[in-house]
Amino acid sequence: MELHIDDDFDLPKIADSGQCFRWTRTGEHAFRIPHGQNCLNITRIAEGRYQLDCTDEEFRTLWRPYFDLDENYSAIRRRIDAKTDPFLYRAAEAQKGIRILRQDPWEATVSFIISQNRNIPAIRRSVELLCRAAGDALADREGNMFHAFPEARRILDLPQSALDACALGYRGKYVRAAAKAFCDGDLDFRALSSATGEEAIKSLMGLYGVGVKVASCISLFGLHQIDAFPVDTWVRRILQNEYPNGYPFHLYSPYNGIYQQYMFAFYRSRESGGA
DNA sequence: AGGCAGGCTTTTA
DNA sequence: TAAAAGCCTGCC
Repeated sequence: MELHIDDDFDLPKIADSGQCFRWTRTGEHAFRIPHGQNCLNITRIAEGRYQLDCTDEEFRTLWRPYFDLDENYSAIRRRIDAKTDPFLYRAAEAQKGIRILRQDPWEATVSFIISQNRNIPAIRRSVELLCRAAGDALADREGNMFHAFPEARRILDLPQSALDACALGYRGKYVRAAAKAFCDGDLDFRALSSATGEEAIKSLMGLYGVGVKVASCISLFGLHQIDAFPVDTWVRRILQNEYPNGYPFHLYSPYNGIYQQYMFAFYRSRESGGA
């Protein structure tokens, strides 16, 4: 099907934003995006025009929510005042097009447990290895194989040697503990999504190997708590360098998480991208 | 109780 | 070699 999108929507920026670790680039304006048991091939064919290899029905039920297309990101972005917060304004202009995906909460949980103390290429590699080790091998509409993100049960059933082969290091035991918590019903995303942001983070921190940073990422990217504000090594630097007198969270509620993404991606692209 | 130092696996630049 | 979308443990 073909699709028009007027709102902020930039596939390469989303792919590089550090919120998802399994997109693969298949062309200059094309990506392969696994989600649940499905895998979308999407190509930008012109400004604001996209070709998707899915039915209208699948788009409505699966991909429109996944891309959070019912939220108006340009309106949220325009709430930033260039005079009172020039840094955030610049970051948002530079990273315009990022959206907060509505990813599967279980996948987000495992992915961000794996993310701790590692850079993004290393995270991608481990997640992909885990999917190959324990995820179902499926085919997309074009007949290309991909691996679904593994259910908790499948991760629990992995022999230790197979889990070790995913290069998780000391995080392997955290992933196994999360899988056990999920299977035992101690990790209940339905309950978490009806909790307040603070409650959700506190509850997630009960998981072995999950501190405030990873819990915030799970809330933001897995539970779509868009006010959650993960503070990692990059954001810590931003707060120190750009906001020595404090960051005005109150001004930006309930969109703190979206603005965090603009700043995070902006800083990271400046330092590592060399621009 | 709450804060802090040290350790942890492996990859990346 | 240092740093990477950190957290746990032990010590004070």
